[in-house]
Amino acid sequence: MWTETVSIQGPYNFDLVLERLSMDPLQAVNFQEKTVLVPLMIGNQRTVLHVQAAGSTAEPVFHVTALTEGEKGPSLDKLKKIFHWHMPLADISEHFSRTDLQPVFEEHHGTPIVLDFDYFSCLAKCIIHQQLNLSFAHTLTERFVKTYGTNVKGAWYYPAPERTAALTAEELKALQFSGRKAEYVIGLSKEILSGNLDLEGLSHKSDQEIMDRLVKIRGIGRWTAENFLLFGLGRPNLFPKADIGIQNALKQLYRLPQKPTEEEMETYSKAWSPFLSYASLYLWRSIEKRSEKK
DNA sequence: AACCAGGAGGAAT
DNA sequence: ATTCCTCATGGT
Repeated sequence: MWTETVSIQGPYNFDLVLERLSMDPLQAVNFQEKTVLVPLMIGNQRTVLHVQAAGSTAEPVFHVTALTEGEKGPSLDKLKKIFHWHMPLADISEHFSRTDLQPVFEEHHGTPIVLDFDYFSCLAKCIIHQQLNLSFAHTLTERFVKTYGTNVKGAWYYPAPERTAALTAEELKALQFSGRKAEYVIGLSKEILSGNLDLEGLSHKSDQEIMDRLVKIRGIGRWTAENFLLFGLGRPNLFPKADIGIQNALKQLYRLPQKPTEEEMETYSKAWSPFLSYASLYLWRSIEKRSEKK
């Protein structure tokens, strides 16, 4: 067990991170204490970290405490990647300050990309969320994880591929998965378990190579592969054109009579490269209803 | 009460 | 190579 204090370059608004995480019922968020539990797999060791924000958006400080055994160095490295503590948002805001997205970046000042905690979990969640409204999507992943996953010190781990590969489609359909979604998740698990798909190995390759590989898996299309690159790996330049949320956000931003065509999206997005992932993130935020407006 | 959801695969053209 | 249909179910 260990503890560590991490100071990073601002701006970075952890309240907004917690607000977003709390939309997922599986996240252990405490607004009063400004904390969240982060379940990590370090080697073969389940390591749960307690992360508490101190300081301010301008000068962020975090207190990190391990609630389980687990090596400090590798745990902190992974945590920094997940919360993008290494990525100065000031530079990103500067890049967007002369674009159409400037007002959106101003409104959501200090919003970082936050990764999913695990590669397989990211893909499984994404498959389950395909074509569902977010509230029902969260209900489904909640059932899935609380039924087949593991709780350690209050933090939920998604079931490992070993566990889900052994499930039958009927078992998942009982949780109200569609038959296909059940097959997709089980099939993906089997690919990983067999060694045919190595997500850790893939993680070092180029966006294009990863895309090409993932799209071959049944149940993973372009949108899901892009989501993995963005929220699994934290790649900076993804713009999921097939995403309904992005389309609706652009429609609202430019007051279009209907959702933009792929060509229009291509045109708008040119000025935002090579940080399209941030453009996507802030566009998503721009159409989310906040619990309270200030 | 239709219609749409942070899609994808498979069949029919 | 493109459309078109289906999938489960909750929200609006």
